[in-house]
Amino acid sequence: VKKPSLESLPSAIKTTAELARYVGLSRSTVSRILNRRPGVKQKNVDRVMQVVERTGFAPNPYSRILRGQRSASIAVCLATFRHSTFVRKLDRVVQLLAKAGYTALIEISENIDHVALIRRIHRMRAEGVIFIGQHEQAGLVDHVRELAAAGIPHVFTDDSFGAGKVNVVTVDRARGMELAANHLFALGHRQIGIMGIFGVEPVEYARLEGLRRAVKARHLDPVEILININNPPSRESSMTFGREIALRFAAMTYMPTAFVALNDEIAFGALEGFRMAGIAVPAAASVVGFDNAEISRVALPSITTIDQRVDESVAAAVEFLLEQLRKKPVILARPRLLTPELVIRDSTGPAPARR
Amino acid sequence: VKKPSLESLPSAIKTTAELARYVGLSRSTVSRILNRRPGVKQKNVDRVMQVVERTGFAPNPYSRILRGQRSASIAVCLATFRHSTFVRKLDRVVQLLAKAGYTALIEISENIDHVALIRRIHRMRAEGVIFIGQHEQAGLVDHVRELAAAGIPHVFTDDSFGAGKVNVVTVDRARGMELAANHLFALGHRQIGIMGIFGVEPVEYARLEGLRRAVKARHLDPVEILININNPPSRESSMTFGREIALRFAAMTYMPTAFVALNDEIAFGALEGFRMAGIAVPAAASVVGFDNAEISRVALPSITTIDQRVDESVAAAVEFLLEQLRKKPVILARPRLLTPELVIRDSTGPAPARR
DNA sequence: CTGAAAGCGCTTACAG
DNA sequence: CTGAAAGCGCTTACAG
Repeated sequence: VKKPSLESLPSAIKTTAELARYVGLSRSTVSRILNRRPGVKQKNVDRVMQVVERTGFAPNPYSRILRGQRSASIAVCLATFRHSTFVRKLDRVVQLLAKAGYTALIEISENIDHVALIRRIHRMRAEGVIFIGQHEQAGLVDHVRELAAAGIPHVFTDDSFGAGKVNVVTVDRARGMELAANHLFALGHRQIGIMGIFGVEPVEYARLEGLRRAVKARHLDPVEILININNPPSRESSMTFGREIALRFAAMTYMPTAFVALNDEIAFGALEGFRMAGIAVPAAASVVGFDNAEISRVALPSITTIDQRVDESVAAAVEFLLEQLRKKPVILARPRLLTPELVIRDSTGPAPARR
Repeated sequence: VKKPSLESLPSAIKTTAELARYVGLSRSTVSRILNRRPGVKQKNVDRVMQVVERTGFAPNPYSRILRGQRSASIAVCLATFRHSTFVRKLDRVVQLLAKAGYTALIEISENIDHVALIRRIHRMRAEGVIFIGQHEQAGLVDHVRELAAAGIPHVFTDDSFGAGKVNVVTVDRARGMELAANHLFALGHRQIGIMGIFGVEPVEYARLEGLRRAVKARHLDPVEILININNPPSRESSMTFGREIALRFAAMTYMPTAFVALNDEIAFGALEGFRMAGIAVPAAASVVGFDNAEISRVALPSITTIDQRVDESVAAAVEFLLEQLRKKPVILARPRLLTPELVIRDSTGPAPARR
């Protein structure tokens, strides 16, 4: 036997028709009140809202949307769950969208090709799309532009080779690497060893570009200053990868005295590797990480790193999307970039005296 | 100007009515074909399916659901994104549900109280619910039982104090701790220091229970054998927490020679702490972690740990839910538990000679 | 300021 | 085996 109480879950009142009957009004008027349309007697508004409050009634979203209302949902396309920074961004995005009254439809692009993704966006009547992580499928850029032309705005929260043709709001990774390189040059280092940044993906490409820019600004030749490793070890684990790379650098005749790593985990592994090789950090080698992850704070020595300002860049991206939603889709001619922050800790120090 | 091509995104055919007109059949028949109902001429089935294939047409999900069809969606209630094991489970759950033809409606319970959650489940016509992580809100258990009574099955993928009243399919954490304790006892250790397991949450409670069981099985008194720390340090970071705990143990007059940690990050921090205190691992102290996370493999020394068999336990939980969906909701009188696996590595060794 | 009616895109009895 | 009609729960012109 079901309780007839209005407080029951689900609400005893299941449709606007029932609600209308309960308050003695027509469905039309109840609908107006529920949708905050003007021109309804305040007395009736109060009466209905009070019942809604008490019962937790909400109109069936499927019929609302079917009748042409906004779906109030945004597709959030995540490249993968297996990257903690992406997940952190996703967390923020979901919260910010909820605060703005939108539901996130989370899609994992690992599991779905982008044609299916775009179709799903149309089908679910998503009002906008947010991309998190690296999405470099051929043809995606064009389809995202068609989406915009059809009134569905988007934003990428990470670097994309499509920048200029699609909207990118992210951290200025190139600038981050400039900051890192300038810090190391100021400490007297002459060469920078690169750990795990190959430039295949857009986020990495931007980082290499920034390093080159810093080098050229000093009228030096990137080829001589930036040292990458020829035959990188396999990358099943960031930490062992970093450890292995450090060992390879340690085996070189003339090892650079400073290093920048793809991320803090690799930097941490490098710290271990240098310790195994008897190379003191930062006395004999300086290491800069990326992300300002927990490990960079708690490692011994703590790791100098670049803070991506994830919360701010995500907030900027979401705000950019919401603004398009209020007005109409736009295409940014260039990425909108936030300046990252260099966090100086104990893994970087003055270059050792030259051999 | 829109392309009239059938291959366009979204499909040029937008409704079953258009599809029906295009193939020269009634909406009824097209609907039957789309829903794979029997008793339609094969010729017509082929014709329609071919157009569907070519255009990517799919019926409007909102009208389908409104008309009383299954929503083909499952609410996945995640406690938080800030715990990597939960995220890993979420990843698997989403994939397994997709393979079974269900869409995951991801809810973050940090952001929503459970009354709102239950209402959302009803409103969205979710056909079932999966809980990931710790959900100990008062009243939740009763509401989940009401859901089951209303035909909406559920499963918790982590220990819950509601076990026996709600369905729990998870790893046997108590058994895991028995395995760890037996391993340490077999190595000659007499006391076990506990790092970060306080029994406040169900997952921790189960772990303490397992330790006590292992101790009692040897006719010993848990109070004398299991050593917890009185005034635990603050836990902003698992690694520094583990480091600090190790230092506190190291400062004791009679320190246990073996330790079990809440997770691998804490165990790793403990390794650092012991190194700082000049205590060799495993010669002077053995440490067991939990999770078989990447860090346990790559730490130096590598960390003996308990593998939760996340993939298998999640698969069992999802399968259990799907089975209920095929039949009807049930309530398990006791948790369904998978046996975890002890992974012996280099952080555990024979107890040192007694002082 | 309010209500009766039409219609969103589907599925499902019902009739043939 | 197929089609015309009704109806899911809502919102929105339209009429008053």
